[in-house]
Amino acid sequence: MKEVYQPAEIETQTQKTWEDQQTFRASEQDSREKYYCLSMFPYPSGRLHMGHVRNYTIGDVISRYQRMQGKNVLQPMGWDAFGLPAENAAIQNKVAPAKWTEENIDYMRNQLKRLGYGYDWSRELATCDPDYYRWEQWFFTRLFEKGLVYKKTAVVNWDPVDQTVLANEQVIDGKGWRSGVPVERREIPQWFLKITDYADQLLDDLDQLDGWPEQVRTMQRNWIGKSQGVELQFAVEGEVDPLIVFTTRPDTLMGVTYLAVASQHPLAKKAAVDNTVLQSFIEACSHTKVAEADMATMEKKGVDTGLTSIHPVTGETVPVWCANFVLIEYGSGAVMSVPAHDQRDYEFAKAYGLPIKRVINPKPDTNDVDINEAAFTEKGILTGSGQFDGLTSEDAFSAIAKYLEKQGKGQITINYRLRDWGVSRQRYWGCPIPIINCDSCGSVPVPEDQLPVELPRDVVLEGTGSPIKSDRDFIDTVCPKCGGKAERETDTFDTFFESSWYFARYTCSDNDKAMLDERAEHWLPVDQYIGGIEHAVLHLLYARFFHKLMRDLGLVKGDEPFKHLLTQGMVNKDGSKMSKSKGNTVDPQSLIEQYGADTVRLFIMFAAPPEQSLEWSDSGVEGQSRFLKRLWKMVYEHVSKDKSATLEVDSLNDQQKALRLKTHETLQKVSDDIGRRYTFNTAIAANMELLNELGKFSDSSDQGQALMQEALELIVLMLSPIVPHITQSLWNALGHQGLVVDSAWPEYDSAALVKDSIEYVIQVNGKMRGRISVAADIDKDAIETAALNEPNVKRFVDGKTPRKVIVVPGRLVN
RNA sequence: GCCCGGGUGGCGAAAUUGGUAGACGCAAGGGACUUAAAAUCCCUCGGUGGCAACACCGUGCCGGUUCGAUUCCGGCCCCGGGCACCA
Repeated sequence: MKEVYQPAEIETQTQKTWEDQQTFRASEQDSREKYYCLSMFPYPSGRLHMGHVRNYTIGDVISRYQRMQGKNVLQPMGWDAFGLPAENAAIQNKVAPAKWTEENIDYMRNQLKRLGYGYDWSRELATCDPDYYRWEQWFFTRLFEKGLVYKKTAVVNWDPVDQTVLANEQVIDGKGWRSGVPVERREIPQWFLKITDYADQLLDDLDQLDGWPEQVRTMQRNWIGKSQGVELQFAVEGEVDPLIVFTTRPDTLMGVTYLAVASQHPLAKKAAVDNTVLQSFIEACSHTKVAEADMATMEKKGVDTGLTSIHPVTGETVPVWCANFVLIEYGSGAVMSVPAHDQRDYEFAKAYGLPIKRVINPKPDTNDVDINEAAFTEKGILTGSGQFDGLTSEDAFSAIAKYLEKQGKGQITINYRLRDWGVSRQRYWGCPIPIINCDSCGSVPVPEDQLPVELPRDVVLEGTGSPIKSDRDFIDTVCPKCGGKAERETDTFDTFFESSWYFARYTCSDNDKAMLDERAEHWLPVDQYIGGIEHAVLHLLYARFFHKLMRDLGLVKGDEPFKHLLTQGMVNKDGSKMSKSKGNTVDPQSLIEQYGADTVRLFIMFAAPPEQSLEWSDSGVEGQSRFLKRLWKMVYEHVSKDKSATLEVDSLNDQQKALRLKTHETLQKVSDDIGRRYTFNTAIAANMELLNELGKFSDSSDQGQALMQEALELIVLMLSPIVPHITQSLWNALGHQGLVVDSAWPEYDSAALVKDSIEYVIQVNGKMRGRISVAADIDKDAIETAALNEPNVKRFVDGKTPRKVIVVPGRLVN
């Protein structure tokens, strides 16, 4: 007897059917139009959290909807398996990262299966598998040969006690999280990818991405930060090399009253040799965290280096300061300061008694802008700038640039905020960088036939750095070029390296002869990519970059990897992002066990539209479970009546017509909500409304029952992408054989949507005063007359003649 | 600090192109059924006033555009995401 809805039972059964029939296995031989739907793969942290459930339910709903639209859908899943948490767990629990990771993957795979996601598991991949990372090692060696890779020193957080490099996350209030001692900035040699070579393409191709949220495109545009400015030279007294600075405001050049260099700038270091004040300032600067947010929010401090530079136009001397807010990583590590026209320079000048020289006025012949309290940062007319006086900022830009160019002291340049991508990590649990260091040949890429460079798996982590850095078996090797003794690189790749190309590898994850094959061309680009908004810049920019690199190596076609992007909002609890480190995660497992996968899926889709952040609350799940029980009951009550009349739409009475109108209005709305708007919450709400109507509909006539059958079938089809198990069961109960996933998405009957009368809202001065029902084919004047005759409207119009009457067809009269 | 979002009942939200603010659900209160409870079903549910019809107020705050603003514009406040080594 199927009186009671028992989710655990029907879900297991349905999932078994899918598995037996290989329902979600995607084939390249299929003649239907391909649709590649991808959700961002998880880091195997242990258990799924609500953010995963949200992400993967959205992806699964879209996949199933597209399948019902007749597409050949590929929806794969895998594991972003390298990363820091495995090392932390290893230290804490004395378990090797590989073992910990694999156990987590096994557990989480089962959770995903229990949630009923329609993945093609035959394509599953884990980035810590040598079969996966060997290809990125190979890819890196190709980039090396193309000259897109180089080595330079870069700053890291160094823990002097644990003798290890710390991630920004591991530095808390400037101290190492385990040792508790202040971190030091340390410069070490690292590998970089020339992403700046692709800056223009990455910027320009954003215009192609009309399937992306404008928000994300704006963020990427700002991140790349292309600006036109002037690069100019300030000669330094007693130095051969001039200081090079970049400015987007050359019009303010005559207002420069000092220069500022970063604390790690060679000039600062040199000046510090016989300057103890500067020495201790540089030493103090070396204890700040590397993160830009910390740099930008700390108190602006500086020390005079004692050096003087020469202004390239006036020839006046300008002092050179060392300041903590100048980033060595960005540009040349030196800036020119114009206190009168830049707020940060202004505050710094006020604090250290440096001169403030006004060179821009808002309008000609005025001097009235107040710079006693703040800098004047807008553009205007030059003053106090000698030969350039009277020019607008725009004209002065080119005039000054031209002047500098003539003198050989500067030129117009394009500058990017984007910096090259440092891919070296001094960590164990990552993909080994395939380089061999030879004393005579330098850095030599590992030849293809020696790949992969496998990461040793059975290691013990103590929290004092990567074990492979002292593993002679790993390190000692021979130089592929000269055959002499050489050492392997012991750094590993940034884990963003793995996640920058996995979307392509899913298409041919079984290929052990090549990184990608012709199947990539079949499936790419990804039609719909879904993931957290927190990835709006880094991951999504790196993946776009990799796609272009792969394209230029002939591995893929097309410029962009992701056609449509849906950035889901965060799942928050107690006001902030659910994360392990904050200890505010909600484990979906107990909810699945209590209510079943369908209820969990339904709730997470109902709670908020996908792009909005979602504040988690445990109550509310109950309501979704109630809805599914009511649906179950209504279907079984209906089929128990055992009437099977054919629907005759021309013979319906008014009440029956009204129900059919509601049914097809719902179908129209839900198709739009799921297919175009991606507002799954309102799609569910519309089905709830329809079910409420059905509950009130007690018409046991043949036609009444036929309408009931039609409505229930449509509800089952409409909800099937969201709650695929219960709808499979109810689809069969309603008399259909086979799988509901293979049904076509239904189309509404426009004849059912025709209304005889329309309700108009009547406003007086914008306030709602009444409503009238008029025949659908009535003209504007008649509506106006009817509106003015409505009793409450009459009262408010109060005998006066309306100044203006506005009729919005089908809606209202004002 | 900089870049990008968001702010609507007790709570999650809806209002799709400037046109009825609060659909749908949760919680709460009341009732039916029951020996009782659970489950289920029915009713009420933004605030103030009113027996009621209804009126006034109300979408973070201040101002503007408009016949009409949750929606558009200007200024502010608060919250969230990102800031290059968390993923």
